[in-house]
Amino acid sequence: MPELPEVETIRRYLWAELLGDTCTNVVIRRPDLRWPIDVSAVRRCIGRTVRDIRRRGKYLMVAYDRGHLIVHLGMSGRLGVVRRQDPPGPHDHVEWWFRSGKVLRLRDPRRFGSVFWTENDPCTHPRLAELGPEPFDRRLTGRRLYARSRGRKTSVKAFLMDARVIAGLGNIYTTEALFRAGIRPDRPVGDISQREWSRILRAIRSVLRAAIRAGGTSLRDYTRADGTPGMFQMRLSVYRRAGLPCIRCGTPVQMTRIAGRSTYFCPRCQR
DNA sequence: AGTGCGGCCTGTCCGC
DNA sequence: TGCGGACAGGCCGCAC
Repeated sequence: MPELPEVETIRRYLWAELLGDTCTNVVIRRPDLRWPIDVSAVRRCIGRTVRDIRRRGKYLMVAYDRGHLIVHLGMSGRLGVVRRQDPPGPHDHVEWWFRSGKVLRLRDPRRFGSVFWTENDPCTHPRLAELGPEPFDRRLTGRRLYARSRGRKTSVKAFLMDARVIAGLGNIYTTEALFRAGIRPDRPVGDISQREWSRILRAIRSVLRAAIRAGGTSLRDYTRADGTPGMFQMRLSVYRRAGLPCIRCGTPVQMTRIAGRSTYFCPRCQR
């Protein structure tokens, strides 16, 4: 579900809510997520104080005095701050209780999410170590993407959704960025010029910035951590708009399938 | 090595 | 109203 803007929205909310608070208990109702939760490791949060909340790609990292909690929300995961007396639902798998009385609750119907604990640098965790640069990393340039894609045959959409190339992009924002850039999602990456890569990178950054400002995209599962929906779904240009007129030229938006994912584009604006 | 696909899960929606 | 099938913000591991 959540891509970078949704995770970033949750990160900012949790930062405001939990910084300086001390974990008093961890309740794990179902450890069988995408990767089985190491219960005794994750319980080491207890007695420690939240010092920072960071994000890497789609991973959230809660930095305690010593040690980091790493959370990935998969497709359907949600993190919310609730009160202890709010009864848990059938998909509320993990809770972190805090001295303030607040409870951080992980809900994930499909259980594609994951929870880890590490006392090392969280970015060296095996699940994070191979991640590519953050989209806003200054070292990431059109020239780098151009160089990285030489000799490759895959589509530009599949390439951008590969987290080893850029971290944090999923189906919605890759689709939207390629519309903004005017590039067909099925273009082979090897054929894309350096100038076009610069355009694609600018489009990625502008769509992510706008989505973060809007608090993310709420289509079905996702809401912000306080339960309010994001607003970016109102500004989607092509995503899930098959058959509807392109907002720029009126041509019907087309739907296709790339790398197993629904992909939308305007056959006239995107070349 | 790069690429595509199946699978992991549950919920929802659509057509019959 | 019930039922089967397709689909859903992700990502891993396996074949070719």
